[in-house]
Amino acid sequence: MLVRINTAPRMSIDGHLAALAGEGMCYSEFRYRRGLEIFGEGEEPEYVYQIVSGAVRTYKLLPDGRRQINAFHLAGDMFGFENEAIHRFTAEAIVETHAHLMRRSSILEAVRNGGAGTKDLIKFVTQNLAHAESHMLLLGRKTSLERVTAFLLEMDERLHHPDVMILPMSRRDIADYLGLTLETVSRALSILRDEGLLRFDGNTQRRLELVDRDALAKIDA
Amino acid sequence: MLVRINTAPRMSIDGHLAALAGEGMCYSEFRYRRGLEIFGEGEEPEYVYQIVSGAVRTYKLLPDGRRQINAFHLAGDMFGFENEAIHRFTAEAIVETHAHLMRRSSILEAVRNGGAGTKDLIKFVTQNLAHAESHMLLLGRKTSLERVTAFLLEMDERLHHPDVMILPMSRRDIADYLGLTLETVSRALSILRDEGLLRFDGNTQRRLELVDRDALAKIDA
DNA sequence: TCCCGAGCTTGAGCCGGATCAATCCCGGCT
DNA sequence: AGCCGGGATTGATCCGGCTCAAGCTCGGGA
Repeated sequence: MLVRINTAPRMSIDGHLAALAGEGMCYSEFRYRRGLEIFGEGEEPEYVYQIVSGAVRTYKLLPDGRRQINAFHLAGDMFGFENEAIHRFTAEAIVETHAHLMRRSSILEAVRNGGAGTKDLIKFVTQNLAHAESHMLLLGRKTSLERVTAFLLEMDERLHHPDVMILPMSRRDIADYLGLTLETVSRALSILRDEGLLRFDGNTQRRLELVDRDALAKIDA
Repeated sequence: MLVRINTAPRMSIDGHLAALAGEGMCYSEFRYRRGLEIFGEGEEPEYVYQIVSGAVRTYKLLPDGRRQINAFHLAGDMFGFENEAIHRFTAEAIVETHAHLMRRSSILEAVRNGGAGTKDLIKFVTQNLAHAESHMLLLGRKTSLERVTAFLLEMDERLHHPDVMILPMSRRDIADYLGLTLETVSRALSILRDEGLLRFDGNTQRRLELVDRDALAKIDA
């Protein structure tokens, strides 16, 4: 399952994990192959993760298989922190992913000792909450076109407005994030393309270029 | 706007606010009339609130008026904490509500000083996040009947399984919480009543009795 | 006591997104 | 170069929840 590519603990030099537990804390680096489960809903949390490269989806399932993806995590993002003794969702690598791992117990202890990283931890959880709240607005009240547009703008922002956006996730992943079906996502993208707001870039359908960000922002109510 | 009913600072004896900032912290008690806005989305956060009695809805609006209620807050619940310098949503009293207020700056300072309440603050934000995550699953993937059932079971639990549940919120509020219309909520309740899983209690439509909680739990996928 | 208005229920018809079903496209393999 | 398979697009039809509309219920006030 896990592919350990660096067993020797290393010092954290920058990034959130370092901020959380302070310098001098150590972590390991792991690699997860495309599609691999990183942890499962209900499992006992052992680590907190920061992505070095790759992409991760976190999701919940209903008993009959319906899936809701909470969030996508990209390079630099942290995920997997749990306050209670249980993972509230499953995490999977969307593509080959490298991540730094730090023991959850270290984080909790740092908080207990009034460590400097406490503020960062609160900030981290609060940002997740803010994201979840705006996603509830999307899921409860936006149309399919608004949802897909919002998704594109979110990814555009998180990828720092690249000329060509390379999406690591499939149409099905996008659909399960937006509370739609993959066909509806595909249709919405086609509409935006036909309206000239975006271009499918060349060969593959996961590379696309936002041509008119202002117009997209207007669609996203 | 605010109706101050107790200007003299009082000591906190129990509850979350006390835990947050430690004993010796003071707070005021305010009363909000039915329908009154407690704070608005985008405003600068000044207080953190704990409900003594009553009920509060927190929500976001789209420009055209579509509304998504994030959460209902009942007696004993805390709400309104912000890490950043802005309120992410609006809060309104659903019915006449009494609340304890504590200055946000006190909380932040307590965290800065490594106060004992820090752990409670993290727990508070994390619980909100957990609620938001399961609500995303509801909004993204559940049917109308499942949503209404989940709502009833949530309220039943939070009101400690009363014989007769008295809902403070309207059908429209429930609908805006569940991402439905008020008609659909009403129809779902009628179905559950016709199936014998709940009873409308006598005179008013906001009093209801859950007759078969197990059957309801089965419906909520 | 009666009336009024807000909230709720119920009905009829419609529509946006789901479902079912072909292709199509591209990457990877031989 | 040709083949194969998974992902994406597009089309046709369906249906769950929305919209529009009428009528009911209950609480409050004159």
